[in-house]
Amino acid sequence: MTNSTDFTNRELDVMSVLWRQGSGTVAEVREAMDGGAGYTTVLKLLQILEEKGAVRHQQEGRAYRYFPVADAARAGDSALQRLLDTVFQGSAEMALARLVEAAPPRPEELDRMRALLDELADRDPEET
Amino acid sequence: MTNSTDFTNRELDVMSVLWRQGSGTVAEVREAMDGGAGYTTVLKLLQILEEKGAVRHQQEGRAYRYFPVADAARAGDSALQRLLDTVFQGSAEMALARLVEAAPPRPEELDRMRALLDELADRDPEET
DNA sequence: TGCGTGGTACGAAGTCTTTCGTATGTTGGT
DNA sequence: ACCAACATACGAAAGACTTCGTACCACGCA
Repeated sequence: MTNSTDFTNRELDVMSVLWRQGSGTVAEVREAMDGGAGYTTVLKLLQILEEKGAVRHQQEGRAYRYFPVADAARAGDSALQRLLDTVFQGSAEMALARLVEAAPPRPEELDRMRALLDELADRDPEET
Repeated sequence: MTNSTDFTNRELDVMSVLWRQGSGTVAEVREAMDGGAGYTTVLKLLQILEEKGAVRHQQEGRAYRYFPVADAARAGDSALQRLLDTVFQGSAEMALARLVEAAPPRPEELDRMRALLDELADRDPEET
């Protein structure tokens, strides 16, 4: 696997900040992580992620600003796939059931989700 | 955390077999895992899981038969929650979009998924 | 020039996961 | 009674993840 979509828990915490905020210096990322980690710890994580090709950096003043290279959607796919395989036994339905329970969507979001499935239903049968 | 819904990767592989098959002896579990792991390795994993309270065993002939105690749905929730928080930025919609792409549901399943959301939509507004 | 401040680099210690070697027990057959 | 076959128990080695101490560097300023 030369794929960069496989993160450890801590790496995921860091990536999450970068995805959410678009970029960050060590201090910024650390801040966003509740400061629960030491400065050099966060730096190290970023260096490891850079080695893996998941982020890149750019000089900014004396510090580095880090940018995500790996994209969230793709990283989500492999984690989701594994979850699906192991706990949901391959059933998207089961996964959806838990998903909406774990994070009940607001009405507008729910509408968009329904639209998404409707569209899929319209499109799918014709691909046979 | 006294919660039993937090598994390591390898533990998840084992639990996955038990969830899928209902129960298993060491040899059976090992079999279902492609035999990629040694016998004692699988045994150890099962012992660890038992210590965590995620499985229990019962004598069967000379061997033990292991049963899952932790349930898949609950285990899925915490993993899903974390995924949602980190990669999907809390958006169930985004998660669903990736989900149906990662594991395109068959038409009947898709229908059931739509029904599930419809029902949720019917119910939800009235809870205000 | 010397010092404080704010930053990165590197290596290694601590901890958790994963794997398996070896010891030991039990059963059935001869 | 003994042996082979098949189980579990235990402990520790190997590896991966996480954290951080310490060294080092550049800048601004008295």
